[in-house]
Amino acid sequence: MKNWLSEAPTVPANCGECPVRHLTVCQPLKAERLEIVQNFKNGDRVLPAGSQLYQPGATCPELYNLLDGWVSLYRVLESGRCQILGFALPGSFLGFQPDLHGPMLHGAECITDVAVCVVGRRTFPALIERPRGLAVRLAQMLSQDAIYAHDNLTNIGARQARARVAHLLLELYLRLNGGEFKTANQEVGIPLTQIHLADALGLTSVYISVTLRQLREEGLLSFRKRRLQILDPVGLAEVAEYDGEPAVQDISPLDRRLAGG
Amino acid sequence: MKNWLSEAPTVPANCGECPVRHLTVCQPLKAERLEIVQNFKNGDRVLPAGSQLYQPGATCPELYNLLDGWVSLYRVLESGRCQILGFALPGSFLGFQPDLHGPMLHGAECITDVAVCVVGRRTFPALIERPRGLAVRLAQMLSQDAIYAHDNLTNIGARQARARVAHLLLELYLRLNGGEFKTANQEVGIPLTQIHLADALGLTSVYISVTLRQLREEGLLSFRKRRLQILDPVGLAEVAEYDGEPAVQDISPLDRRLAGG
DNA sequence: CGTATCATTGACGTCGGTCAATTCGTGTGG
DNA sequence: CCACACGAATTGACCGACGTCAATGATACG
Repeated sequence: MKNWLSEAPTVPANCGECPVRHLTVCQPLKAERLEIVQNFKNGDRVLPAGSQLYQPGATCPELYNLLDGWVSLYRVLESGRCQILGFALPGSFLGFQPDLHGPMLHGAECITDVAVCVVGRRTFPALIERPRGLAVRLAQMLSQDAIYAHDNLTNIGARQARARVAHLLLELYLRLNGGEFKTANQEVGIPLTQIHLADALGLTSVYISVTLRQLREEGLLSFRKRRLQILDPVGLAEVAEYDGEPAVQDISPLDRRLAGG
Repeated sequence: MKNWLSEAPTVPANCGECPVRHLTVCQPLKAERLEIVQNFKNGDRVLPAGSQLYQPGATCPELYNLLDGWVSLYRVLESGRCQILGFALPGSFLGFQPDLHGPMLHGAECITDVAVCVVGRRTFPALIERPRGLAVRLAQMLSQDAIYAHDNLTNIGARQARARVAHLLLELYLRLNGGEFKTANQEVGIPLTQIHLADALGLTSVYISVTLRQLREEGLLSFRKRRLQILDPVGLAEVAEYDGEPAVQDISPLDRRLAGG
């Protein structure tokens, strides 16, 4: 697993040059206050595809802003089965957990070559209390993480395989495009193998294969050679049981049971 | 669905009397600073079992500290299928999301009679920036929410039905007992129907029924009439593929694939 | 005592897993 | 430039876990 359709990731000279600042936890900081976090930084780091940012069960002395590349967050059961919890894209803040200095509850593996901005764990509490708005921004991002997890949970728990695959690819497409469809049939690069999809969706890679073939034969999407093409957005959203903005529920789960739905 | 083995929930006279203060978002506040949040409070509220704290897709003008009772967080697909995202216990902070004033991305239904402490959404940003440590505590709790979601995700995505049921009940038992086993065969009240379990685990209620019978016949646990009894903690943890503290992984998901595991 | 909900059980069907063989694609070394 | 190696993807045969449907029982509340 090598480079991802691009040269090696590069790192910014300083926080002012950070290419993903508006996506990161630093977002609320005005330019002149950036040097506060700059002083807390332990520099940047580049990791090759396939390497581990941190491992489940081990302690990790740092926290990371993902600057470039894709990272998978995962857990492994004793049975050997691997569950991918989600995919982190540039701007993600990685490694925070309630017990800040305890062993990591999940692992982080670089899917592509990756660049991260490093912050020491020991100094982090001092940093987070300093600039106004930083802690709230962190809360906002963690809340978004929980929502992504809820999306995945709903996807795995409540949808059939076809819908799961369709939904995940649609969601990734939208995340990469800022939530909108660009030109029709536009291709977008997604550096995942069918094994990644399987581990993320609670399926096997062979069933991913047949499902992708079905979706392709139905003219909904094409995902080959790590390039995704949405051929029929409307049809795909239907198959995916996608609810962009959930409609107001005038009927509760309890009532639905009572109604005999 | 009525009362939960106890009289109606009561609310504290003031924050100093709050029975779950050490579990809530207010935890870091010293007693003398509690009046800051007290002044932001919109009072308390009691809701009957079966009612909705807020509904998916609707706006909600408040945030809630859960003081007493059980709440289920859920989503509903157009297909009608309901996915329970998790169960909130006293101390949980409910309703926060990245778009603070946007429509709720999930619903919250009272499983039992419930008491909540209410905070207005409009005034919340001012509150959260005020007392030192409050925003960080919020981040900590949201991070814990993400971890619970990851637990459920792993449970649904990577375990068989038997293990899923065992794992969920074991986890609830431990949450209620502060993470430890008390006296052997102790009973604990869990106000969930088999339908709740099914919606939380991505299974059907009839399969929950047969699975519970199996687990009972194997002498692992008993869950009848909303009372759970752990009969064989060790055996149950085994069936549940439970990893309390995950072991350090000396082998990455990538390596495992390469090793042909 | 009547009714609504929850729980249980059995027969049957299917979605998705397992196993195994083959092909494809890409990077490596001669 | 070609041969090789190795992981990723594809395909088919078979099977089992779990869902669906339907009927019956057990509880609790009015």
